[in-house]
Amino acid sequence: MCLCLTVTSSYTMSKYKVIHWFRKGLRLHDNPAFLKAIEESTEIYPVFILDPWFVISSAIGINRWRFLLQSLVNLDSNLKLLNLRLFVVKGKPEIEIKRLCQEWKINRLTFEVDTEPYAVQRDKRVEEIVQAMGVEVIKCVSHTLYDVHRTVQTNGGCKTPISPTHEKDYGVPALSDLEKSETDCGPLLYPGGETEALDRMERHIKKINWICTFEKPNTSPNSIIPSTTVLSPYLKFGCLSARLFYHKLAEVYSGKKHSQPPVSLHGQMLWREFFYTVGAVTKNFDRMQGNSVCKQIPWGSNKEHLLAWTHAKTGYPFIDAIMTQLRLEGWIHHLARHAVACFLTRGDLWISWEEGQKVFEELLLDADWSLNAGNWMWLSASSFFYQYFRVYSPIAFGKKTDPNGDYIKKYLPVLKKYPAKYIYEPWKAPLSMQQTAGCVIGKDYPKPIVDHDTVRKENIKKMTEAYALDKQTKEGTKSPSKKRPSDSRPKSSSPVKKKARLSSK
DNA sequence: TAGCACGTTGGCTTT
DNA sequence: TAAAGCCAACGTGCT
Repeated sequence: MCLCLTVTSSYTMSKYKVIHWFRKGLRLHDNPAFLKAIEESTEIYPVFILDPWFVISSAIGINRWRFLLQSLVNLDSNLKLLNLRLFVVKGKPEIEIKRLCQEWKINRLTFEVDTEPYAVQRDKRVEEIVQAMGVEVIKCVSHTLYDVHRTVQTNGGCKTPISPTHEKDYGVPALSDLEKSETDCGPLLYPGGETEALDRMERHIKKINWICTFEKPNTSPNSIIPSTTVLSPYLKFGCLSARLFYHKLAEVYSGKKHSQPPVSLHGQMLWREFFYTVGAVTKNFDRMQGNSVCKQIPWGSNKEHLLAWTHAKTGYPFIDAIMTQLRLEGWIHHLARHAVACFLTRGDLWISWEEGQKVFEELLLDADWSLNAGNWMWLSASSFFYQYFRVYSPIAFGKKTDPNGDYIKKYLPVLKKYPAKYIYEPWKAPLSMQQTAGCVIGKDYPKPIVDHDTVRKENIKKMTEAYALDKQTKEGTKSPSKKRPSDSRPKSSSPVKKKARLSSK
C-alpha cells in the first residue's frame, strides 16, 4: 500500500504542474511518488540534480559515476516511452528546485523519501523553500507495486513540455562533461539502469531451484562468475525496487520447500532492511565516536599499510586479488568483503573501519551508506558481531572454494605461473621456483606486509583489552541506581538458549 | 607391527 | 552481552 504524505496544499487545482525529483528510485516500476506526480498533472518535469556535494567529492569512484549516468540515460529512455523527458540539472538542490519551480510555475513537487542523514537535511531545506512558495509537496514513504503499463494506461494524458534545446540544457551528461574519463573505467560488467536491473532480476528469478536452495554462506567469495545475483548496485540506486524483488521471490517460493532467513535471498533483503533501519535512527552511524552502537576501539594508523591494502599490495594474494576486483569491476562478493575488512581492521592491520568504509564508498557500485557503515562495524567487531577471535585467514579462507587459485590468477596475472601449492603464500616458494614462474617475491610482487600468525594473536589481545575498557567506560557512565550487583547476573546460559538468541537477531 | 579406538591439539571461523 | 565450538590431523595405547 502506498502511504504518501502531503506536506502542504496551499491552493487546490484540478490540474498540476509537477516536478518529480529523482534521486534514488531511478525507475518507473513500483514508484508511487512518480505515479502521484503524473496523476492530475498537465505538465510534468522529471528532474535529476547533479548535486556538487557529490560531483566534486572524490568519494565516488569512476565506475559508480558511469553506473549512475547509464541509469539516467536508461531512465530518460523509459520516460520517452511515456512521452516524458528527464531534466538533468547541475547545482545545489535547494537553489535549483526553487529556480525551476519559479521558471516552470510549478505547484506540486513529488519525491521518494530518503533516510540518509545528508538527504534528510537537504530535503528539509528544499521543502521549507518550496512550501513558502505555495508548492504542494508529496513524499512517499511506503509503496505498493505499480505496473509500468498500468501507469501508462491510467496516465496517457500528461506530457513534458520540451524545448528544442533540451539536450543541451537538460540532457544527461557524459562522463567527460563531469571532467571524468571513460578510459579510467573498468570493464563494463554491470550496466546501469532499470532495464538492465529488471533483466538481471528475471534471469535469476527463472532459476527456481537455485532460488529455493540459495544459502548465502554456501556461496563462493572467489568464483570467476559471481555466485550471487549482483542486484545490489541496482537496489542501491533504486533501478530495482526492493519490494518488487521481494515479492517476485515470494512467488517463486510459494508452495515449495525453500531456504529461510537469514541465509535465504529473502534473508538478504531483511539484512538490508535491518541496516537501513538502524542507520536511520542512530546518530553518527558512519563514525566510531559519538555512535551509541559502536564499541570504542583504539585503532592505530599506518599510512603505508592503508595504502598497501587500498591498492592491492599487501603481499597476500587472496586479499590483493579481491581489492583488484573491487577497483576494476566495482563489485566483490560479500564474503570477499568480509575477508578484506577483517584484514584491514581486527585481523591484521589494526586500522580503523572508517578508513575501509571510505575506500568501499569510493569503489563499490553498490556503496550504500547504511549497509556500508553497518557491515564495517560488523566485521571489525565494533557492533552487531562480537566474536573477535574468529579471524579470517588470508591464506586458508579462499582455498576452500578455490584450491587452485584461479581467482587469484585472474586478478593478479603476475602470479599466474605459480603452482597451486604456493598460490596463496608465494613467499614460501623456493627462489628457483619463483624465478621459473617469472615473479620473484619482493621484486615483482610484494612480500607480506605483516606476518598474519603474529599480528592475529596480538590483535586478538588488543581486542580483549579494548572490550574491557569499553565495558568499563560504559559502566562508568551508567547511573548507580540502575547498576545490578554483578553476582546476581547469570554466569552462562544453555547452548540451546544461546543458539535461540543468535538466530533471533 | 598394522590397524583400530579414542583422546588431544591446532587451525579456522557470516548472519 | 560476548575468549566458542567444530573438524581434521595427529598421538597414544591397545590388540
